[in-house]
Amino acid sequence: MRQKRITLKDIARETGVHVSTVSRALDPVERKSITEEVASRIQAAADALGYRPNRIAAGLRTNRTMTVGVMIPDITNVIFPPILRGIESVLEPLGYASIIVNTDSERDRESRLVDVLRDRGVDGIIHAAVLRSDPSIARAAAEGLPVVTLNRMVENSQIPYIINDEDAGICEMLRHLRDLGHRDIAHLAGPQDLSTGQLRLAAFRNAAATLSLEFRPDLVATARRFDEQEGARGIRDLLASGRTFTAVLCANDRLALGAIDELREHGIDCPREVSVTGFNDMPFLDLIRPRLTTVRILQHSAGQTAATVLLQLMNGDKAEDIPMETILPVEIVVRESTAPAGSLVRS
Amino acid sequence: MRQKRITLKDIARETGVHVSTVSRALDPVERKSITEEVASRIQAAADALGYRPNRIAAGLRTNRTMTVGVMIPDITNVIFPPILRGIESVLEPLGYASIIVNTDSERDRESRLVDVLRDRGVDGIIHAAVLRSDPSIARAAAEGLPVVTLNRMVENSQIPYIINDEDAGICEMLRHLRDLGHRDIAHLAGPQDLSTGQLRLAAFRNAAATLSLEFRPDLVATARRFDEQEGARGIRDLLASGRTFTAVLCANDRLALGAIDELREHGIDCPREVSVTGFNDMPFLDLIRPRLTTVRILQHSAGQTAATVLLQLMNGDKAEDIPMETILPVEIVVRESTAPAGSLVRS
DNA sequence: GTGAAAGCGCTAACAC
DNA sequence: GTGTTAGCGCTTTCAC
Repeated sequence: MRQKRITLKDIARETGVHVSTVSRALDPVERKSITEEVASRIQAAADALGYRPNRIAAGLRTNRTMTVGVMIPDITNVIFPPILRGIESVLEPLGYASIIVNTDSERDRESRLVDVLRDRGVDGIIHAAVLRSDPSIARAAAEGLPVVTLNRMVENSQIPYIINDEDAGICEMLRHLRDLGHRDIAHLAGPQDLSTGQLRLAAFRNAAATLSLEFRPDLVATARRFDEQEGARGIRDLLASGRTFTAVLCANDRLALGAIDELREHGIDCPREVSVTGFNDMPFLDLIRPRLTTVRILQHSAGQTAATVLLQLMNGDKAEDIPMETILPVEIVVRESTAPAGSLVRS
Repeated sequence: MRQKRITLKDIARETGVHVSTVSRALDPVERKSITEEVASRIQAAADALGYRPNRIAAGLRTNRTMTVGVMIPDITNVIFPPILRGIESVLEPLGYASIIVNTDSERDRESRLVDVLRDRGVDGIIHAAVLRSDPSIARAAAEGLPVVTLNRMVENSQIPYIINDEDAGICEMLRHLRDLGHRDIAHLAGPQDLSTGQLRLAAFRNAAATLSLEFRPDLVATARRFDEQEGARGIRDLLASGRTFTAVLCANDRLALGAIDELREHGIDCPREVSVTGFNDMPFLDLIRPRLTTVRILQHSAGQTAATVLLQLMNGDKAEDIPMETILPVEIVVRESTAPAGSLVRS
């Protein structure tokens, strides 16, 4: 019952011309090389028969599938869907579809998935993973496959990357806390095998120097995952250490949320006693009390930008026209989880 | 610089056999028809050269692309990512990749996207949209393309569908409210052009009958979108009508969240004065106070089930082996937003 | 058990 | 301006 598709051959038979003529008539650029009358007759027949081009066949011939691969750690992480919509918003109108794969931040899975995408002949890959280094994607790029990375860069490679200005985000946030009078500021760092975790810790250290604040390694707790449980654990560790602090700058929102919860468990009020800040500005944040002060990143734009650069690569634009580095601005969003420094936690 | 791929021909040249022999040696089922020695020599050469099959070419020949299409309304809606992971969890190990498209619940976009998927030769489509009817997907199915729908059924079609037992969810929730002593129970209904909105309203009406509660049309407010703003507006309308109620059963979590917020604006405490319930049990719900009592649906399982049924269809299983209807169980999750009925709101 | 040959649907040289 | 031809990389029928 699987109905057979209408092919160029069917239209050729119907209109009495050769397949190649049909092919040309239906190709917007080649169409001008065909008598208008014939072209429109062909077009009419195609419409009447309900012709749909077989992109598989075209792809085999042209080596362009009009498909791109998008690699992300995990689609259930709320920061990625907006990025995907951003990518789609530029690629889809141009006729591209995307194959999205989840790496779960596992190295071997990641390189397997690169192969999966290449086997399917994707015209390019947008790689929004968070692993710090990744040979397979670099190899693909070196072999000539258009690749751009999002959120991180691959060292020693010619792969264009789009990142958020995390340094600025962390620095502005630290400045915000300093301006509120905080001096003993803890940092709840993310996993150090993820680029975001590592970058933000480095940014925190640099920002402290910039702002003439003392960097206190003993006030840094490192999470093993970017989730609420680890945020809570970080606070517990900090509290258990007996150190004193009036603010906690967290490497992402979920750590911050866990931190606030754990502080509450210990009878410590945020923001009255301890200020807490996040990073990412994930959805639904304004429904959670206290509303979190955080760093907003431009997820949708990041996706759009990545797609735009990938297009340039796929179009074979001149190397000098392709931006190797794009740093997107971030902004801090001050809500309710930060307040002027009050009495120190514990004595 | 785009490196040329290794093809069967290269391996054939390398090993001194014919391409068709190489093809057979590399095909797990055909391999047995080849002398083991030759087969392993070919395998070795393939590995050495780093051969990767070109699925585009194979697809053109076999009419199977090992790619499925997945249509959802909007990936940024948190209920969909888990469904996608569920789908992926069964399809990916079998070598399938998926092309995900967002319909934005627009009819014309939806039918265009069906074509986009078919042009790419997907082997099947999982359609998790929420529009009530949709001719294009029905047509595709009628023409023999394997299709299954998630969350809704297409009337008068032979398309297998997977739905959640929403009737039971609404009924259990209403029972929960009744058991807490509530009698004047409002319903914040979802958009009536979406199947979930319509189904849940019908379920509410039926459940009222089942539980011997009066169904009060004047206590039903209908949202235009499934979001917090509309939840708030629904409550405003209900309050403005001067009607009295002690509980609000909402058609989804976001409406419920907006409702609770708006009640608070009016100085009405949830759950002390009015109980509010949601539907979906979306992520992060346990971070929002009061923690919402809601209906949990099995998103991951729904995806897995849809993928499994699609596989049966794609494998050409006998019709009687393919479940036309799968109703997944739901469970109510009682948290903090419901409490015994107290004094009525307003007098 | 292996080779030869055809062909999936399309595009792109080249011919006329 | 249109037809002819070849071929993308693979699978599969048919020989031997």
